[in-house]
Amino acid sequence: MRSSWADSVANSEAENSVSGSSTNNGVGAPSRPARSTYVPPHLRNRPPSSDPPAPAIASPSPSSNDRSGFGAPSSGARWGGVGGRSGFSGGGSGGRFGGGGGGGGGGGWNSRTGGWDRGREREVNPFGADVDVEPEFVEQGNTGINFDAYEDIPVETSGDNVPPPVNTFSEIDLGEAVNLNIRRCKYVKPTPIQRHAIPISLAGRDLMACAQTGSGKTAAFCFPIISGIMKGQFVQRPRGSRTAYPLALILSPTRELSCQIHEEARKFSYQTGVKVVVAYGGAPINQQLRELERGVDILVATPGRLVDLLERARISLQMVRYLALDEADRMLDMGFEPQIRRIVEQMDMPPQGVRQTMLFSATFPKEIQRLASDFLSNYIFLAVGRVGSSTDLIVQRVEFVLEADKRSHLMDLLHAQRENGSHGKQALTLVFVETKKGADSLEHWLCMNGFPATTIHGDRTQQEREQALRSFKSGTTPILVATDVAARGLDIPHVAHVINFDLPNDIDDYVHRIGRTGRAGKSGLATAFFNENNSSLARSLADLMQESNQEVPAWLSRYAARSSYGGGGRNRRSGGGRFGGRDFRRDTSSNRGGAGGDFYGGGNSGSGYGAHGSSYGGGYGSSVTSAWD
DNA sequence: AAAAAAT
Repeated sequence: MRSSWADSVANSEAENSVSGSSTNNGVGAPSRPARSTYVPPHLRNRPPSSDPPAPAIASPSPSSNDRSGFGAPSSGARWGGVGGRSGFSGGGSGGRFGGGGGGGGGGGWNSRTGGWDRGREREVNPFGADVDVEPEFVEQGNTGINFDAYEDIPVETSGDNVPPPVNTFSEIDLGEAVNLNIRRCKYVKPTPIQRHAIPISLAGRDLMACAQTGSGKTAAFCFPIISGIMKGQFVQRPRGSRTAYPLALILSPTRELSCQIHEEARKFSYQTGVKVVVAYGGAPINQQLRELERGVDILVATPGRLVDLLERARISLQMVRYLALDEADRMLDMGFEPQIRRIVEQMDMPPQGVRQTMLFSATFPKEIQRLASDFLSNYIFLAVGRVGSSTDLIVQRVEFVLEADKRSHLMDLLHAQRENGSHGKQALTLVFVETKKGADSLEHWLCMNGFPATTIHGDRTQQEREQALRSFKSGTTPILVATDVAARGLDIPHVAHVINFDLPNDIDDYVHRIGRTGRAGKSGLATAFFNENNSSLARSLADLMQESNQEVPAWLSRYAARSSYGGGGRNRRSGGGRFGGRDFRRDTSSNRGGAGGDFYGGGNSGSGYGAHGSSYGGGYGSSVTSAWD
């Protein structure tokens, strides 16, 4: 039994929390009939008396399709095309779906919702469980959304014919059902990454995007995928086998992140007929197999489990039309790259140029960009200034703490924080350590000393990991000790303080870690314990802090100076400037070295600068969640 | 060197 002071806070919230995330375990999965045959998305949600499942739809006029036809040479079946933004609405074959067809918005199958809607009855409402979670936080939190902070976010794009950004969701034709979900999510205006990425994606272009998670990245790649699947027309997927044929694949580096993406994608696709399924390790595979058998349009997965499913032939990638890699730089680093290459290049996935590929990450080192370009075709590079990270929104402190003093120093911080916090409660504090063993050990020590803590790392069972996350989010254990498994992508609202108890060796990991606070335009605090063991990081850390207008302690500058002339540390962010990244194609030295400039098909010409998000700011009421979350 | 990701 952990200390009791937090119990009263947490009890009611914990309940909400638990039911809210029950779908992680598949417990709350939609209760469809177990043996329903697969119904392609364009035929779902139709009245039961309607036409029998149709044979392959041959798109009569693949309007403005800039991608080549896909397999099926004789039938004339092509991908519906991913042409201009309005290319499909009310398009040529709209009548096929019994929709209005005729005019601009809401053509095609968006308007077929009249009458009894079968899917509506069976689909669990993904919004229901989330309402009124953490009322205490909402109260204090929503006053602080700081959209003004994003007014001057710099945006850089490069590549051929970059589609112009949009300023509102209504400028984009995502379809009626998705628009409704956008409203349900209380998104009012697109975030900078969304303003730029969605038009690019709707135009069918490949994309490499640099933007912090928490900047609305998930929605940026989900909206176009969902919309494309709804509006697109697909060759009939093979039936009768137990193999599932997803149309879109979203890969992420951790199980929790896959869960999170799945939850979001379910909200965005609610009542669209587009089915999202998640598959990851550490959980019973049978449940996931059953889900897949019921049909899947968008598959969210971690690499290991996906490979397993591919080997069992329970999934085929041959119908994949959209590929998205979240935290792409992580997915392509040494540990993951072979697995990703196997999935993308050595299974049955359509090649680049045929499928549409989108890579997202908060950091994009040049060498990773070079690897990533293998997966892309004439892509657009998009960099949005570091949102919610390394900006003035996060106050970064570095303190010199010897290894032996770390625990007592941490204790001091936590004590001070508790006293200053509201009602003497501990603000949510995320403590990063280097090793799994260190995480367990520190958690135990904290608990022994009266600080309710839990831990998340790769040696814990998936159940334990998910429980830890819930208990942290709900405030039951307001201290979470974590390894890098929690460094990326996880959206944990209200984290007030990130403590780098052990600093990472890579500055990009530091950027990802501190990005767990200061989200959604709120301020946050990041404290790092630095000592001689971290001297290789000194220079890049000092540079980073300088870039983001943080106070750099004199002693750190001295370390930095020493390590720079000693050659310590990998100085990857030379020329980095304020951006999370820069298109390596612009860097002539990157292209010289034989590694081939051919993959981007001369796409280095056009460039669009500027495009400042000057239209953010006003209009957000206190109840607005906004697309930042 | 460590962490993550399949069993």
